[in-house]
Amino acid sequence: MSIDISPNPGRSAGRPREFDIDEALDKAITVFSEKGYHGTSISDLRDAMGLTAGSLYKAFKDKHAIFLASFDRYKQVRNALLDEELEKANNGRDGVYRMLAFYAEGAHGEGGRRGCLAVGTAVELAIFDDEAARRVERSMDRFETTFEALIRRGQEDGSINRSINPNATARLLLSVVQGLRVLGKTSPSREQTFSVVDVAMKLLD
Amino acid sequence: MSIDISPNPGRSAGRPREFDIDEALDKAITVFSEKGYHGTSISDLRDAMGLTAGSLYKAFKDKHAIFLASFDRYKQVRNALLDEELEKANNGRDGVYRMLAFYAEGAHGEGGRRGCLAVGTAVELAIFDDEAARRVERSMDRFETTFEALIRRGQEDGSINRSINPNATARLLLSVVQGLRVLGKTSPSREQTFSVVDVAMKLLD
DNA sequence: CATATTTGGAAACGATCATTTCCTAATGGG
DNA sequence: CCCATTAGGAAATGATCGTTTCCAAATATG
Repeated sequence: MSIDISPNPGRSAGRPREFDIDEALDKAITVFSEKGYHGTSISDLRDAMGLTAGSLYKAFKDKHAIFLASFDRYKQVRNALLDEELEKANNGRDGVYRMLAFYAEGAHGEGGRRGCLAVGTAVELAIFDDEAARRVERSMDRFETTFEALIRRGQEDGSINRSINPNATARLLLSVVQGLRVLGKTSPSREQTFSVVDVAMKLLD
Repeated sequence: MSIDISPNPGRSAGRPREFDIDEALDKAITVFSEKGYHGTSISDLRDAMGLTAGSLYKAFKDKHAIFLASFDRYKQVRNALLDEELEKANNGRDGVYRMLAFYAEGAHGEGGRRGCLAVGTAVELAIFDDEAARRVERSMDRFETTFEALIRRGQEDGSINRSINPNATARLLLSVVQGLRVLGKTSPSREQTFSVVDVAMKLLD
């Protein structure tokens, strides 16, 4: 008895795709972030991704699928960067600061004007698009949970006041961070953005 | 020498408009808030406002003009309600709380899911639409200035800690309030929303 | 080498978009 | 009382939307 092993693993029959899906999605992320879902046309995506409409529809079911794939890719990349940053944290308080600073860094200047795809999706699609709403909610939950864990860790290692409410404070920090993304659309200075972070840190004293 | 007084003041020649512009704009505000600018079609507006496309284009130059008029109307109504609420404030701290509570009230439940037109405009249009961006910026500035004035007032009347930075703290409260609007799109409970307000108030101690 | 399968890419599809046109209805001014 | 002016409303406009079709090119399999 023998088991078939395909000689070229992961590659199915037929002409191979000539572009990298993740690279293409990274371009789509920029367009969707800047113009939103309804503001982005297939022509926009075709131009930005350097593909023909035909190729797009070979790789994805429809525009909505391209969007969801872009969202997932965006979260995957951003979460990986955040995790990397949080590994450097010495204690709970330092972790909270690093997380706030990570978001503040993306919320000002060019990146701030481009916008956050999660915030954009929440605002534009969450009401009527259940699949988008579920993704937004999971993203927000993740942030809230991470903030709360860092606060608890800080309360244990002595870097954060033990009398504050971890969940309520985490939720406030989550609000701050989403708010910075809204304010970032009219591009405030780096200084202004980080002054908010500094004030927020006082909640941990 | 005599001065001509038109017998029917404010009414020019021609068939009179059969609908009230502000009432129509209030319907448009709901549609634009829920579906965004690009997600809203003239058909959507026609249906919601109870008008024909022809009448819409008699009253407004184009879709963009309808949107800007809706935005202006939205801000006018909301600002009037906020001013009314702030007149009840006993002191600076009470004023800050009333302002946070005013926004929190609109950010949860049905209104939260519908969304804030200013936040929606910031996220969807601020990059490429200068007229929209100017309006958003003015709206944010107004909120920040109001927060800052209330903080200074509280520092004078003794209800707010004199050592906090009024401008930086005002900007943080502005972030919180915009963030609540983003989180409100996935409709958190009234309790959750107000717990954020309570934590934010600790910054004034 | 032949066949099945998939992609690339241009062209075409019907639907819907924002906007205009055209006609009738209703008003104020001369 | 007529004329200029504006609104109401249905129908038509060209443009663009998202999507599909069709054919040639490129691969894996037998």
